Amino acid sequence: MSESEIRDIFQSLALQPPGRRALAAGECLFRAGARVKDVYAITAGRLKLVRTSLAGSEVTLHRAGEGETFAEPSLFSERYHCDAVAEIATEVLVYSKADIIKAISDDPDRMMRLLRHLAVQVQAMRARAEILSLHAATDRVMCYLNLHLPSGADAMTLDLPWKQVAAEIGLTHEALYRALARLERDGAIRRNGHTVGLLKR
Amino acid sequence: MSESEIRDIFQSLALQPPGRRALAAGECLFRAGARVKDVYAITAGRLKLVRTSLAGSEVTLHRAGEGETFAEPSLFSERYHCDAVAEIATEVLVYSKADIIKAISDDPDRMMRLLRHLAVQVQAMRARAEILSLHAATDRVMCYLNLHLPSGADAMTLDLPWKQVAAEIGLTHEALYRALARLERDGAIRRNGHTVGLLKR
DNA sequence: CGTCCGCTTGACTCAGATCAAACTTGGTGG
DNA sequence: CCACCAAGTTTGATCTGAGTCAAGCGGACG
Repeated sequence: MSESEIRDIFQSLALQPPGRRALAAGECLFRAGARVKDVYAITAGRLKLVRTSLAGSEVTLHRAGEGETFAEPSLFSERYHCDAVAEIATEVLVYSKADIIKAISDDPDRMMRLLRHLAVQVQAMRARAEILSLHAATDRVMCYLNLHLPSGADAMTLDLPWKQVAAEIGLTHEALYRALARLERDGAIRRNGHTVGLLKR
Repeated sequence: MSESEIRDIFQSLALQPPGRRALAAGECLFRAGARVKDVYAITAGRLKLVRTSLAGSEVTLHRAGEGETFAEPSLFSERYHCDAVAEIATEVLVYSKADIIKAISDDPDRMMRLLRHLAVQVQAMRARAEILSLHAATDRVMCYLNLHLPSGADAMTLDLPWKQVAAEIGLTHEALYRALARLERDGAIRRNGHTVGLLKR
């Protein structure tokens, strides 16, 4: 499903015109524990869902960019479970949760699309859990690359910096760079900047 | 949402009477890569979704028991992404994917319940990803316990053996037992069999 | 031109994986 | 009722690999 198709789930609803909100880089859209009143569609920029442990360490659980909806799984929650933070300057459309629920109730087609969207997210999180369950750094990297490689292709260009990839697969960036170096030395991958090719499958 | 309520999403549909299938412990319901034709409701026993790496190591991505539906996120997929294996002797009702989709299209109420169900699963997987992203064994255990503790309570009884918990949070069982021992020694938890109490929050 | 940030490599430490072994428990069948 | 077996639980010894701290390189951007 394309991103614009997703956004469409919200945008084309006959609602009160949604509010808008602009966030500076690093600004917080909502905090864990706050009541869920709204859900969002991102028109520009990039948001992330993070959970901050008591000790202060941050885990990014989800990232979404322009054209994507945000916080849909919270539609049925009383309170947000994570903090939402803008990675860069970001603009969102603000939809009232109650309006959205009412609107999709009336439109099976849109509801079905939201259903499919959530199903995909469940599978995406399962894929990530699989990666995170592996113990060796090289295994995590290979698993990540295999899961993100377009089927049939044997090479791809990542759209995020390796440092972010490291965080996503639960490694320090040093460990990731070393794993990449080892894999390349062993002839498992070939790499040039953000472009990687898998050699032996 | 109660388990029986979930099952109800499928069961109370006016469909051709669903098929049945019985599986012995360890038997496979479907394999990754197979075409998705059916989804299931468990009437007895317990199923797990596992992914097996090339090296042979297994990761359990989901477990479901009596009264729960199974493989719903695959409703919109062409092929299964995981293997489904019975942990113990299990019986399932077999619903044709096409029938289910058609049936929920006609019933906004049931569709909404499925929506809510998937939203909960996304959040559950996020919680697991959070745990798996932590580096220290004791942190993972504390995070797991906090997330599974009924709100307000300060103690709980686990319904699965610690060994399974270890797998779920990405530790060997030895590492888990040692982490538990350390936490108990440090006065963070108290434990008696499968019952645990959190002392300091 | 200078600063920031992603990238890369080195040295050291230590927590968790691994292998091994014993004990406890529950259930089965003789 | 007891012998036996399987599985979960617990503890020990060893070793590897990822975290951590540190330092240097290069490109992007103001």
